[in-house]
Amino acid sequence: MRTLRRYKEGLFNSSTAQIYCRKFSAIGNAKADRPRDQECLVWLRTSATHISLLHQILQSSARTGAPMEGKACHAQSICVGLQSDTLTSNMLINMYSKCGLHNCARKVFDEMPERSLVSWNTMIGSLARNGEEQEALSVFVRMQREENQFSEFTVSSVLFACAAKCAVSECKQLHAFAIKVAMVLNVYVGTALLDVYSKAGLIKDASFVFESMPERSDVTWSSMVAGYAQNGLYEEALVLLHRAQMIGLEHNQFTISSAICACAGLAALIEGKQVHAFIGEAYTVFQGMEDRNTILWNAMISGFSRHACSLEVMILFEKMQQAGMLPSEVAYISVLTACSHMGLVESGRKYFNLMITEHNMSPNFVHYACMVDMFGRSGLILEAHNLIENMPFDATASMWGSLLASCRIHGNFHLAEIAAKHLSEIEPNNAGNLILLSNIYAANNKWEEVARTRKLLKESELKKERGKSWIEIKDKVHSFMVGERKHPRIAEIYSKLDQLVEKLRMMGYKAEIEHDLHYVEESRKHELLRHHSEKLALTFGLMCLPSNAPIRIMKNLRICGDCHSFMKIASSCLGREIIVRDTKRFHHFKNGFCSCQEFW
DNA sequence: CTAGGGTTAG
Repeated sequence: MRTLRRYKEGLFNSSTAQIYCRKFSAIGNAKADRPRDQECLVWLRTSATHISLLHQILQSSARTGAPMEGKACHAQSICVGLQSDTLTSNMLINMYSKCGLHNCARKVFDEMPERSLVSWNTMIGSLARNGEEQEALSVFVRMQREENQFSEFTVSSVLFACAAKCAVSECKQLHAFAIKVAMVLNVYVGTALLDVYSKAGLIKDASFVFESMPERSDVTWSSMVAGYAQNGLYEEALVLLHRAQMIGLEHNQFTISSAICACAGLAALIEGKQVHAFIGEAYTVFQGMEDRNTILWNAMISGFSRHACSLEVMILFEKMQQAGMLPSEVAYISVLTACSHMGLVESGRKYFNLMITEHNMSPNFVHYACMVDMFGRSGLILEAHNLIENMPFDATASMWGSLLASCRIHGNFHLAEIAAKHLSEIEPNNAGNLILLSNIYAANNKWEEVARTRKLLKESELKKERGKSWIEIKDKVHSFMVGERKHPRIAEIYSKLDQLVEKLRMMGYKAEIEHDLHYVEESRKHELLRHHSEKLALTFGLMCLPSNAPIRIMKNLRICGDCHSFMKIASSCLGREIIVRDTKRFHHFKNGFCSCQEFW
């Protein structure tokens, strides 16, 4: 503090002030509740008339994300008559934005008498990075309306906002514009552009942008790797990663976590033997990383979690803490899921409580969903229901759906009715819920209710999305609808399928018609189930692929319980590996078992 | 003074 006094007494020139400034920003990093720091702030409010010092403090405040000094600078800048100074205002906007106070930034922006290109850019970037994407786009529109020129900075920020909103049409317009004025050549613009495309699922466009970029930074490479991984193109992700290594690019946290994600995803697609090899490979890379941050740990933990390697999840979760990391919300999702998979109710309870008491977190709805699922699967249906009723959020459709599923397994019709009612309220457009509800009434002989629900269903004219599966054979995709008629070899497929069903029936397969939710006779239900698209795709795969090749099927809906049992028995009876990717996960059937362990 | 990338269930 002696330094401070001497500065106040005017004993320092501006270069000494700079040294002091660095000290000050170090203080800013620490908690500002000690008397010394308070003294600094008081001094700042009253004495900082040195403009360059003011600016430097603003910069350090922006860097450290600590608004305390920045706010004092704001007050001071007004005192010394800097409120109409564009440079100072720009720095204020930047500082507030970096501290997450975008409303304060906006206020400064709105009150500026003259706005420069940097002011607009900073404001748009601030809104985009603080979750106000729509507002960022509006400001951009206003910027154009007021006939301001914009720059690469503007475009990359606007694209960033587009990425969060998956705003493809805006992105395409900007892309066209960027090509016209040669802005695509800018690394930032190009990277932001490919990121929007890959987040919107247009991975081909993303890779086109990537390949045509004249210059790529490490961010460009890892964006592209991440893009492939997020779009399920795990192999491409790993190939690109290899390419990045070849040109001598160093791995960083971003590429590694995408790599782990890609390994975990790819492993699910490949035969059992290689599953562990891939996850093992990812784990080796992970262990080789010098400083592992939270996201990296999470990526590794959830990589194991996705493979139902629950034990590894729990071990890694503990190791993470031993390494001095605080488990994040995401890590807790993985560990709770692991408990649910293994039926470890007590451990689940323990972790859930630990999260609240030890780590001061408030569980979000996903954590609650894990708990509901865990209780339900273990037959603690009342406890599951209790949790749903007493949690601090509205229950989601998936929670009621999970409760309903456990009610059906454990035969609790009363709660099933409650769950189904809630489900059809939350998702009034989902015909499946109404059909479920009516089936429950039917099972309880509540015929009046059945009639009422049926009427409701007819009135709403809701339609379920039709089931569709597809299988790739020799570079050609063959797709099958439920009860497919158009495929050129359909007659042969049906007759082969009949033979297969007969064979499996001898091995103990029994059609589970409760999984068919149509209003039809039982015999018709058998027929509908038999013609589910994944069964058709499987039959066609058996006809076309070599006898030892695994069969990979993709499906647009969730696999039904009957097909799931069917695939399990088929895998042991035919000695084939069958992999079904439905909307949520991979089911890897082998020797009569499924990798999901009845969890989906 | 201003811009781009990674993890999460059902």
